[in-house]
Amino acid sequence: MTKKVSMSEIANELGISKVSVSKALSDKDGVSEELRNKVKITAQRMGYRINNSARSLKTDRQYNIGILISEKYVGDNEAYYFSVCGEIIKKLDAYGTSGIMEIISAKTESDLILPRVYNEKKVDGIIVLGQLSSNYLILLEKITIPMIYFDFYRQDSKIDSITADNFYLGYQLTDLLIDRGHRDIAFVGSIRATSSIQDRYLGYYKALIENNIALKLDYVIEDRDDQGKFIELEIPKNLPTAFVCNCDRVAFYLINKLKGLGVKVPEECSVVGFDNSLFSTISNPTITTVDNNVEKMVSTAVKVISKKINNPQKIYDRILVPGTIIERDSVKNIN
Amino acid sequence: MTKKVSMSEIANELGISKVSVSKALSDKDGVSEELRNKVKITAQRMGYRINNSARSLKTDRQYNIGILISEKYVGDNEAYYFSVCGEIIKKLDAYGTSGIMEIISAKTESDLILPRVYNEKKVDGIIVLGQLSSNYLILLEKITIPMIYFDFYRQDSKIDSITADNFYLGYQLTDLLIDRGHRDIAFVGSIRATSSIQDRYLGYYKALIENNIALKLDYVIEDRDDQGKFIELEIPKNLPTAFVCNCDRVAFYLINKLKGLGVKVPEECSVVGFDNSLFSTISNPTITTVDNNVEKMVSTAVKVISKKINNPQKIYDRILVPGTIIERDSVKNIN
DNA sequence: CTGAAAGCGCTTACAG
DNA sequence: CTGAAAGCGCTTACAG
Repeated sequence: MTKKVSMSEIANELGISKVSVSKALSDKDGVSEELRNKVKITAQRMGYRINNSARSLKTDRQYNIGILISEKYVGDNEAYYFSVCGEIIKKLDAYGTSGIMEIISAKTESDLILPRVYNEKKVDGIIVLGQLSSNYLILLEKITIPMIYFDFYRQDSKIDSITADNFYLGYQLTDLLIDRGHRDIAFVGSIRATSSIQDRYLGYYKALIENNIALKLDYVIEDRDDQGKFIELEIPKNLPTAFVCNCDRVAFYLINKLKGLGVKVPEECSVVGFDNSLFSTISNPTITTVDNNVEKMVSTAVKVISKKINNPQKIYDRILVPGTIIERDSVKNIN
Repeated sequence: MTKKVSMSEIANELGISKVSVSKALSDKDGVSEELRNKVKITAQRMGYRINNSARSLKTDRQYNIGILISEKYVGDNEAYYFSVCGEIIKKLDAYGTSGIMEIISAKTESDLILPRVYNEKKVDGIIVLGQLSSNYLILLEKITIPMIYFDFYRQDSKIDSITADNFYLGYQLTDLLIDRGHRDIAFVGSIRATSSIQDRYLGYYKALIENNIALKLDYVIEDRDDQGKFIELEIPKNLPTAFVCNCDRVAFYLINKLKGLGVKVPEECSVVGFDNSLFSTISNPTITTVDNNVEKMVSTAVKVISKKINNPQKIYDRILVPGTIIERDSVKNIN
């Protein structure tokens, strides 16, 4: 156990060449099944572990994927990207691949420093988890290894992306409120902050247009500042009968704020959110929201990135994963 | 940009040997400062990226740390380990090291399968984030690379660990309640689930003993099942005047449960938690809790693991990081 | 200060 | 089916 064991040692032990050992262990053709088994058993017994570096040096494949994520999403007290990250890593395992997480700090982002996983050739491809600044993305797009965006996309960019079908979901969710008799509907979310918020907003707007409801600009409420930090919500003078929030967390805050103002939810005011996160279930009332189908998004992302590694030319464009509306207790039918 | 560039290409470009290039780029002795600068500038211009695999093969160092975490902590909707993970990765960066996250699934854990990062020699050391089953830990402890436990420890184990000073913090927090006049104090938490809960409980018990308060077994309330899933809390028939909860999340659930039963917090019943997590601030009332000083815990962990990589013999034992009590609005003085 | 040579542990193309 | 040889891109000990 303590002395090192490489393919050579196994070869010596069995009186064969290390070429045969290599073929046997990696399930390649060129060895009899009998020898293959013998090699595998011996490797096991001797406590052999393959040396990924040696393999990589030869094959020019690292068997690692980089997962890039802004520090603001990590310090956000939100578990959403954590579960995404976990799912990605679990799915990668089926491809014999590990996930190297790299945190992009505000400084790295503004100083335009490429990630270590790229600079040191540690990964075969990169998944960018959550939106980064345009400038940084433009830098990243010069990278020479496969890369995909997860949960956002960038206009003017040829990088493939996987997102929820935010536009259509925003439309459906707003339509649900209109169905329930609401016509004074506000949208909560900073529409320039991320592509998701913007698209959810535009879906909301589409539903208004289709139902001949005028867009009111004071019904579009900012929820975060330039750094992505949540800010105090400005409730419109004339209270809408319903709010479409861009995420459950803000829906949760809004409900508590309304309660504080003496407004009963959903009796006097309905609220819907997005993401089907913890916030939608710990809220009182529980929140009608959208399940983004993270599992499907992740499995798509992992499939795409591994295909791109094998065939970097292939283009997948913007992949939209459909979600599902989950109805809970925060919407009142006022028909 | 498109054709590959290794140290040889840089050497050719400058008419020097690749040995000098290597020394220059890795800041080793043996080249003049003038040549070093010239090499660095040329490398930059040619878009050189070091090949970590080649370096690793030679130095037997991967410049990667494995971060092991159970899938149950990832799917838990809790951001605590996410922020820990993020902190670890940020701190590792200062050591020129990346973090490879590996999710230990329930199946991997019960089938006793060693992590890929170990089996494929991808890492120089391992940080285990959060408690795993004893059987799995016993397996892991046979590993031949440095390893530390974060946020828990195992009895009978020689693996170094970094934890909050849970015992003492449990004692202090309970003592605070006693100071405020409480004597009927319950503890909420499954005391066999993790070493943290157990130690917090024992600290609670110590405070009772020192103040001549009898331990009541129906005042020790389970909060999770064998899989770590939260269960319905059983409130004692005779309502205590205060509850010490093993974490903010359970404190949050408890407060909502008490409210549902018509019990006012803190007027009729005080509640304290642990972790200073999101739950302690979104609760109404906000929760008096303990800040575990994650930043200090992480910087200690990263320091220890890198020292162990350079000197595997060195023993650090159980390192306890002191925390701080944060007083908010969930405790009433009933003196 | 500079560089030629050896070698880390694999995989692959080729020959037998 | 089996194996000898070459080589991936670095670093290190050594010689000049």
